[in-house]
Amino acid sequence: MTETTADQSRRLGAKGARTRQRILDAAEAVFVEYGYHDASIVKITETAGVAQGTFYIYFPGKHELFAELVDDLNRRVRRAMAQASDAHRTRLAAERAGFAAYFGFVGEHPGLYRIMRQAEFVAPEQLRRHYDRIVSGYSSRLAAAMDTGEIPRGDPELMAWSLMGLGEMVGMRWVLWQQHEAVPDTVLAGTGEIIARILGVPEPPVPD
Amino acid sequence: MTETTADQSRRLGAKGARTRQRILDAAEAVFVEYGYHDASIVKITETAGVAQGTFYIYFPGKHELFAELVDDLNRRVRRAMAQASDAHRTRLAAERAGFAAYFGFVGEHPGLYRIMRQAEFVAPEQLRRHYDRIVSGYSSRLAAAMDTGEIPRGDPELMAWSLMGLGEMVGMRWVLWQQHEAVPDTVLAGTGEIIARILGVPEPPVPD
Amino acid sequence: MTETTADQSRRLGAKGARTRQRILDAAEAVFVEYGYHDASIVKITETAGVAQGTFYIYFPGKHELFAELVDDLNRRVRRAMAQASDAHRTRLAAERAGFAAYFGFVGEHPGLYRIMRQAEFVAPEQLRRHYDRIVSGYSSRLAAAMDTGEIPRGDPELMAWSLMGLGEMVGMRWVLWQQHEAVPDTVLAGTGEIIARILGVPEPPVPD
Amino acid sequence: MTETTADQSRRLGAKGARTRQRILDAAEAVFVEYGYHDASIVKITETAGVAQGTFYIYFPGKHELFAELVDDLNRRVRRAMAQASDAHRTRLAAERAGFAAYFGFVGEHPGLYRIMRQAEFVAPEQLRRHYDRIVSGYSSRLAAAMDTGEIPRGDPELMAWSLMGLGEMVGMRWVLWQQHEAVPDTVLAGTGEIIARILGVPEPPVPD
DNA sequence: AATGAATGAGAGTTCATTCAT
DNA sequence: GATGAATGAACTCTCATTCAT
Repeated sequence: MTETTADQSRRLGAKGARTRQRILDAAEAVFVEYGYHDASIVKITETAGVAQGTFYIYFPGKHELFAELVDDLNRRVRRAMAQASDAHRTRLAAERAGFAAYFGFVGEHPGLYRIMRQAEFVAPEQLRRHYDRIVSGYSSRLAAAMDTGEIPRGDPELMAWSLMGLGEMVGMRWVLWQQHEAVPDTVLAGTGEIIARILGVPEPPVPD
Repeated sequence: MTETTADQSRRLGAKGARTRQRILDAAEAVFVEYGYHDASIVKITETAGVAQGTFYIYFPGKHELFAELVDDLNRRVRRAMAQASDAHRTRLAAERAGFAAYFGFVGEHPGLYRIMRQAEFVAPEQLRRHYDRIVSGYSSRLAAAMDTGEIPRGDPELMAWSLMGLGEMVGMRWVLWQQHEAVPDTVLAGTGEIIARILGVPEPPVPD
Repeated sequence: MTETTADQSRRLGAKGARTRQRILDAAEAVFVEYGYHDASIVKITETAGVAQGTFYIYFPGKHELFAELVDDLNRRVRRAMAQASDAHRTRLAAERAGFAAYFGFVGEHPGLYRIMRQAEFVAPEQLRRHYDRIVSGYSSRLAAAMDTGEIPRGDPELMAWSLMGLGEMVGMRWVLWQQHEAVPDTVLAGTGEIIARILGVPEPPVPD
Repeated sequence: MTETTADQSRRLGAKGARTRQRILDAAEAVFVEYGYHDASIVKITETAGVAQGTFYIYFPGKHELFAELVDDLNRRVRRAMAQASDAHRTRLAAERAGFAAYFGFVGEHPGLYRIMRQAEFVAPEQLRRHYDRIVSGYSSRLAAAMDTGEIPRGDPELMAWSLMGLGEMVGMRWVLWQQHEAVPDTVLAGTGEIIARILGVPEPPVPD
């Protein structure tokens, strides 16, 4: 399931691929629970059920493993959002559905935040890419919607960053801190209203 | 530069107070440059120009020092925002001024972000307090403005979190990543527009 | 030389077991020479010829190592005494032989004392167990001899503690302080006489 | 009350003498509670209510302070025993009274043991002197009693060490470990019986 | 393909001692 | 006579990484 961008020069047999995946899964769990620095290789390999040495067969080091995980999570979150918003006709409805999917994903993988917030010092490049990718998705969709006149003119990039800030904060506040599985419905509704305002279509929320 | 009001059980003489401050300033710089974990006591004390042992005269440990710094930064950023927004009559103008002050502060102390983002794992309680305090400020001001009818009804808390998300993302994107001293004027103007939308007063921006 | 029966949760391969033993032997020597506190892990690992980190593969910490050593020494001294006294028919003869063996052991391992005397503050529980075990051996043998009428009635536990005190002091005085390999024969004879008195069989000493 | 053998070159005024004594008293308490190594100068000076620097006005260092305390305790215990045994006519009665006084002293100052047992590595010379002095007291009294025929011949020195071993073990077992204030009466009686046996006058115990 | 053993640099922290005031 | 501040060497322990098998 987890694909790797980094060159995986070494082609793996079936058993090797399985081992690698076990380590990757273990790493996600351990990073989420302990944070990058307190997540030791011992903890990861123990969780994965392999010997310490085995780790270095599949990964050049702790840092590269982390970077791979960040990219991984980014891919998964974007896929979840894209799938959710695809089915909708209006921009507003699509973005709202994307947000809902995002909050759902966050509820299922609260580690997303916890890993991303670490990345500032550990893998800044990956972090930046993470934000850039999400924003550029928003941004181009918004620009297109402006071109068709569906939403009024504005700075699509700035709006995109705003939307992402909104998503992060609401997710942190109502999912991560509240240990909820997803953002409560009332909050979700309120979020939809604010999204509408940001997009410049502040009609009373109407379902798709 | 860093002022500390936090309880300093041990009363210090003039010399001691100066040394403590030197350590605090050094610590901020080192945490900002290296992040919590790679900011060693050696680096901090060397930067401060004192011996390692001296550190432990003034702080119980690395973690407590960090927590104090987080609270400290929070206090400073809120003070800067409050001063800037005090002078304005409309809510919108005040919030815009607050944001401008915030971005200015971030430009002067880009370390603010870098330290806060660490706090998730290092001092989660302080981090939460940091956000809570800022949000509760926004929130009560917005509620008051709704009561007077200055801005339309809405969920003030959710709006507050959105505003903070906006601020964080824009600050990160245009100050931290661009190494700018402040958010460019065009972005500032665009931000003002989005703030207006969120507050529900999307008139074309007019200066105070 | 040092054998360990204590629970070694981690099962070791042959190489690991050898390394562990090397550390244990080195530790005994270093504790004996420097005492618990001045016996640093550096000194121990250097003596053992391994890296510092290796120590922590085999022992959770300095203190646990020390505790294991104390139990170890206790086991060895009791074994030596038991073997020596087994062959004798009368209680008096057996105890005398046990003492002789004890003094012999002390002569071969003068560190015994030096380690035990530390234990008061470092591992009080182990120390107490050490004394309790030795005393309970004495005690039950004396009680049995009273039952058969071989020695007159008396408080066997109190007699046991007295015997142990006698042994410790004589060992300290004539072996440890004199750097002798064993208690001189004249002292040994005198000790035998006092043991006889304590047991209540003050006949002139006769070999078995 | 505490006299010092070490040269006190610096003659002290009344205030200085009082401060010195305060430190000495604090040190005893702290050494007893924490043991030599964990008894830090900070703890001692804090207990004494003086600044750290003050300590070094009165003592050259931690080690010398400890050595002085050892000699001090030795003097006090011998004085207590001497006073108690002075009034008695027979050797046996006197020694029994001495033991009782010893156990009483130990009950009042359980730190005696705890400090002495440390001394093996910290101040071995003082420790040896401690034992030598006590033993030589016993020894000469026993020799005198042999000369007058009050007790049968035997090796007085060896008997003296035996007696001391008895005292240490019984004191450790029934006072220190039991947290009693003194050895229980039954044990005291039993001890008297064993003393009688060691002295070679094993008549049924008769009060003085 | 995998393992267990070993490494050693570096971490945070303590504390006896010194010294200027 | 006393203090508070400062020192720095030494300590125990952790952990990413390497390597022989």
